[in-house]
Amino acid sequence: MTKRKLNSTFTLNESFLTECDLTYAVNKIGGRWKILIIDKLSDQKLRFSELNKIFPLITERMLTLQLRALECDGLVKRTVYAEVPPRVEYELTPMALEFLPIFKQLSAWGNKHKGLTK
Amino acid sequence: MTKRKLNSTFTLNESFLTECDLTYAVNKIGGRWKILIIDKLSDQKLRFSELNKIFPLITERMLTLQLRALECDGLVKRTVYAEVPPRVEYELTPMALEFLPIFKQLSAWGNKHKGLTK
DNA sequence: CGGCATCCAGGATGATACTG
DNA sequence: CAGTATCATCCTGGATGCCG
Repeated sequence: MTKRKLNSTFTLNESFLTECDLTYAVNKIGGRWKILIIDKLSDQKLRFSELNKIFPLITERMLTLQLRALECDGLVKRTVYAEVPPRVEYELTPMALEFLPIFKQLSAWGNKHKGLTK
Repeated sequence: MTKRKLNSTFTLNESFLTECDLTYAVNKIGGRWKILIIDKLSDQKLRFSELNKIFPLITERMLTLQLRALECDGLVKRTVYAEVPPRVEYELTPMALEFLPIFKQLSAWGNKHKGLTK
């Protein structure tokens, strides 16, 4: 986690920030595409190219990065098949599945209040 | 919303992304400090300087920006009192209050899985 | 097919100084 | 007190090209 100098004499660890479970959780899904990816994986395994096809606007690089981040955060499981041509499948982990109900509520909340702001 | 050129011949509006209620919701609270601010405002009104004192690491500028964003998104209500010295109080809107339960679940989820990843 | 490496633009964030 | 203005910096994400 980043630190920040105070008065040039000492640094204050920002752990009190990361200790916030919410910040922690939101950061995990804060990427621009992560939520979309999780949503698509919620009921099926998908290959890299399939995801890329579903989201034509995401670049391969970003898809890679976001998938890696999700994998690193334990939300997505990556399975590589030693075949030719290579095949890689992505699926949600139990941790991510637990998140889906919250996901739904968030979605409902977003839907309810969408467009109410100027 | 940003657009992106496709084949240099036309642009595809990314509305299909913003149509995702989840993305919409997460973007609202995606700021670095927004969640902390909402959390602190969940049970009390607070003045600008009080918030600034609670989060010593946030700069006045960022606090202003995040509060403005929250206000713009209809999550925070800003009340200015015509006094000397000036006084401004911030409080959550009903929309934000509706969000608190989800907030709690997210927090619990984050807490449960915190530290499980490498 | 499923990436990674490199370069780069723009937005987010920070430091600092000033004001109604 | 509660900001605003300005400049500097960092980081995210995009474009493009190469590789096992």
